[in-house]
Amino acid sequence: MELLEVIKSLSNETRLNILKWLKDPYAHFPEEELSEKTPELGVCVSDIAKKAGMSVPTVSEYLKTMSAANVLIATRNGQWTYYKRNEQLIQDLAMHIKDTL
Amino acid sequence: MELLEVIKSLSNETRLNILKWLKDPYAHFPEEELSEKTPELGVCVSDIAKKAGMSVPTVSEYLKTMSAANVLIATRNGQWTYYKRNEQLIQDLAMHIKDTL
DNA sequence: TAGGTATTTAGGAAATTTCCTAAATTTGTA
DNA sequence: TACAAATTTAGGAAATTTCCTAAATACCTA
Repeated sequence: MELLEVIKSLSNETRLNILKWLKDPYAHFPEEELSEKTPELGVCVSDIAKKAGMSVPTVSEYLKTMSAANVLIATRNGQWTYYKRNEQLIQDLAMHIKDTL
Repeated sequence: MELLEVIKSLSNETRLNILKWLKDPYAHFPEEELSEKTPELGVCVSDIAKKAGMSVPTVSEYLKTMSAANVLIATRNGQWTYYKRNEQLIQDLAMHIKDTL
């Protein structure tokens, strides 16, 4: 885990919010945007952009940054790219801060 | 704990290094800069600046940022300001990432 | 009080980040 | 093939961050 890269990817209010929203998509996105595949795949770029109140390209770049840091996992499915949290990395981060940092 | 403020205070390579160095001053600073009060007070600004290879004002500002976020604890002692880690906040951060983020 | 050391504050140039619009690309479907 | 929808890439203006030097302030000691 590249600690500085991970921290930088979370050092922006919108990106941090995205991570929180994705913890429980059912609580943060409209029903009609979710499906039975949401837990497996996550939420698509345009739905996240709408929730964030920002342009799609901006949010697309944010999500790419977070994926590059391994904080999120991207899955391309047809014309959509879905993003979900990388729970393993988030636990690794917590552990690293607790024991090593 | 202001999560975003804490994360921002750590989102710079030098600031993150300072936090690591202060975890074990005896391993990272020259003996002659340390005393029996080091565990209690921490390390002074100019010694940290020397270790970082940066100007004193820059490091002074970094330390202030980290104190404002409660990541470090400052103690003024005569003409020196000593900085040490806030271990409690660091543990709170780890716990928060693990359970809440 | 005067001078020396440590730190902080002020001001600013350069680099990076933020977040947009326009254009290009990818994929599905008629 | 052609068009539509989702996303990504490109380009850039504005804001923020980085990190410096110079100046001001704080504190100690003679």
